[in-house]
Amino acid sequence: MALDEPALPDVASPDGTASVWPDRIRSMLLELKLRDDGRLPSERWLTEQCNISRMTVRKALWQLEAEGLIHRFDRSGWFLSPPRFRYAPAHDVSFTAAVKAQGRVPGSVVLQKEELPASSEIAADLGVPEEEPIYRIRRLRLIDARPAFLELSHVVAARCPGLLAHVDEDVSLATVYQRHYGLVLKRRQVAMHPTALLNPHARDLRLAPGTPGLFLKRLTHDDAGQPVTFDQEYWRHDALIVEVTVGAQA
Amino acid sequence: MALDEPALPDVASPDGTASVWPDRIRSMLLELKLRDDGRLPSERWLTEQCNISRMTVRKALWQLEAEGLIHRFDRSGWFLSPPRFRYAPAHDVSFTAAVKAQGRVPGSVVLQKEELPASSEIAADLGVPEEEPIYRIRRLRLIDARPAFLELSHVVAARCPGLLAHVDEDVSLATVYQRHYGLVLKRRQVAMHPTALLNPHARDLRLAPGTPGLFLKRLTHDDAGQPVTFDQEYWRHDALIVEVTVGAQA
DNA sequence: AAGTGGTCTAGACCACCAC
DNA sequence: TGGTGGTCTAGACCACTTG
Repeated sequence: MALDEPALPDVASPDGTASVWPDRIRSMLLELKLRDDGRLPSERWLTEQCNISRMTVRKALWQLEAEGLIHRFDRSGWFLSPPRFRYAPAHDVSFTAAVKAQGRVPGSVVLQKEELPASSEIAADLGVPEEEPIYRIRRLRLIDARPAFLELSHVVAARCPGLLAHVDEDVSLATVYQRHYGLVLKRRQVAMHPTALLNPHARDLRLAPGTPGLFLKRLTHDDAGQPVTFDQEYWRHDALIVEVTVGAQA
Repeated sequence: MALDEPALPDVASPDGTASVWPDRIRSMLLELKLRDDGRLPSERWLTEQCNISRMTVRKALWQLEAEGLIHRFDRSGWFLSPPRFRYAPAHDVSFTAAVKAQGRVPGSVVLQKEELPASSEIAADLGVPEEEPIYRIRRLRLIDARPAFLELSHVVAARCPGLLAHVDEDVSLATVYQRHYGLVLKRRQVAMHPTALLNPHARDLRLAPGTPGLFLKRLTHDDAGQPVTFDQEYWRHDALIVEVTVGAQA
């Protein structure tokens, strides 16, 4: 696509005064032969090719980022985005297993693990008394080596004493619950909403602060209906499709 | 909060090189006495108060918009955002009823209604033969007079012949299904993902093209398990919290 | 009619990343 | 170390909204 052309769009904007450049750059990217890692040409290169200013390029890239077509590692560069992971948070009890089932490679990095008394908010969400001993585990979760979301788990310590000793890189908590404590997990409640990802979460996900994201929280209990864990997840907005199937809980 | 100060932030940025202005402006807004309609002061006023350039103000406002704190009507101005609507798409069968149940005022504007044969995609999603007669209804849905999402419904015509005659402003489709056709609806499958809202949807929602949104699609059947409608919804990202409860389907 | 947000320019400096 | 993206400036013009 030749874009050595005038700075002003030479076709009428299809929608009133809206900018044409996101569409133009989207077309360029799809026609361009990108490197294997999907890295885009630099913003300054696009600036020159399209004969527009850098802010205009960046605004267009932000829109393509919001669409989910491209993403960036903060201060590192822009890349074409991989397909979204199909996530059934009310059903899937193991992220690790669900990722593998879709032919992709899950990863986990433990950022923090500690025991502490439940705050009033967490106690209320879990349905346990305030000050109840809780294990708090903060993990970065990856799909094909790309950070996908940040998970903050609050586990009722009484249900799985000594859990923290089992928590390590690339260990599936669901497996630990089952093998070491005989717990069969079931989801109870999930709530989520789109929001911006701010620091410190953005930093851990290698995102620019303010990037769109999806915040999800979830209560999990065992097959006797007793609460086990209350999790908060901060997802990249472009990493997932959330699926909910009513009735058929396979 | 006095901000007649140097252009450069006078406190260290709490996180490396990230901008301080979103936090600054967030504080200002919460301390300011805003008009009853929640309208923010103009971008140029913020520019002068903070002694920064307009692009810096706008970038900060975009982040607060992504957080869900403020929103705008395209080309009209910035406003504080109302609370999110709690939405249970796998459970609620009537948007109208759910909004009222939360003490708010639902609205519907019919943008288009027509009968047409099912495309292959829609037929596959609905589980009916290609070319099957379909009613397609395009509605803008409002909460307290604010556009919340755009709904594109594909209804199997054979299940409710003459439906279009009943479709009108502020009519609940769920009620029509029940009263006129004796259909008791149940959700079957829901899938959603964050994405950008582009034209023409953005225009109908009075959003700037590229604003973050949530795309949701959903299959609904009757109590005999027969497909009735396949809906696609384009939500403002800041209008909802999605809730999923497993087990208790009241 | 005045003021608003939307778009865009043509530069600048910085910290950090990749080669 | 050269090039990258992140931040920011100080303007401009336009179409539309608001009072």
